[in-house]
Amino acid sequence: MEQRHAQALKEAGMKATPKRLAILEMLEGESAYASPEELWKRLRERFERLGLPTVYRNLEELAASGVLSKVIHPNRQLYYYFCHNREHHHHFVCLSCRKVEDIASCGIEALEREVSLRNGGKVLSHILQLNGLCGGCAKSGANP
Amino acid sequence: MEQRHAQALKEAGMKATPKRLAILEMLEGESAYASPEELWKRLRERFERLGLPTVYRNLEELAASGVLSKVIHPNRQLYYYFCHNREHHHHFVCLSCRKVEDIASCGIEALEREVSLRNGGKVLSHILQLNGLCGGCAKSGANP
DNA sequence: ATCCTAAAACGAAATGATTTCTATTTAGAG
DNA sequence: CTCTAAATAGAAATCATTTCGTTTTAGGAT
Repeated sequence: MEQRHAQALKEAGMKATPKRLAILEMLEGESAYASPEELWKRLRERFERLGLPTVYRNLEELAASGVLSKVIHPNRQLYYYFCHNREHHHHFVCLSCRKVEDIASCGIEALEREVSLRNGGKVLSHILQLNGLCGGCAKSGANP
Repeated sequence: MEQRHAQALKEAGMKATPKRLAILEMLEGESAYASPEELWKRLRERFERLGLPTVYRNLEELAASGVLSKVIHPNRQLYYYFCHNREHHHHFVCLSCRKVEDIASCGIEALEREVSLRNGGKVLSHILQLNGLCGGCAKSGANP
């Protein structure tokens, strides 16, 4: 798996540094999104020296290159998630336990084309995310 | 129109203060989203004393009560927009000139039901926003 | 294997949008 | 007109995120 991540980094034009690999490895094992600071705290157990800015920078670069995906959280802080699904799709994120579930892409591409055509504009990106409580959290009466 | 806004505020359980009315009035005349600070600067021309925190607080409350809508911007700052369309719908926002165009709601409600049913989870809110360049900006070669 | 260079990481410090806090003012119900 | 809860002022704090100058490192070239 080290190998696979190194490969993914290479394809993204990024050096396969131990810290990047560790970030990917850590996030890959999660079904929940994580904040830069949380990851930093956990990663420091494995690295003598690891700066928080490094974690921020790497997460951002990894998201920009599509290896990670970003969660748009109501509290406006940054969260990242390792997405196994390589197809284009969207997410349902639990605001309580942070679990992320994939959602098959709805007809948003058609919508983009329509908007582009209507006035000659250009759609550069879109956000489609469902926020809520996952089955477990809803059942246990957890709060967002 | 003062009257209409006062009415809307009353329905939202909020006092119709001059500053709130001025915020609504100012945003209603725009087809673009605005930041709290921009609004503050413009509103100060009409009010001797007006704190920036007041603008932040009011915008947030107005968005929470559905009178205004919020723009999710890639730079993660807060922007607000007066939405004339009372039906549920979504937005296409221009990252250059900040114009906002309405998008007829796609089948997202059905998607929500599906997600809720699938695992017993509960969808509390969703984000669907298209980002890009409007016709004018795309034509003039403007950048996001 | 060693060198070399651009990329990556360090870590302290800065940033700046947003929020908090306490005192003062005000809208609007009674 | 009074009264009270809600709204505002204004200064100060917050704190997640970014910047900066320096040091280290990955990985292609030699």
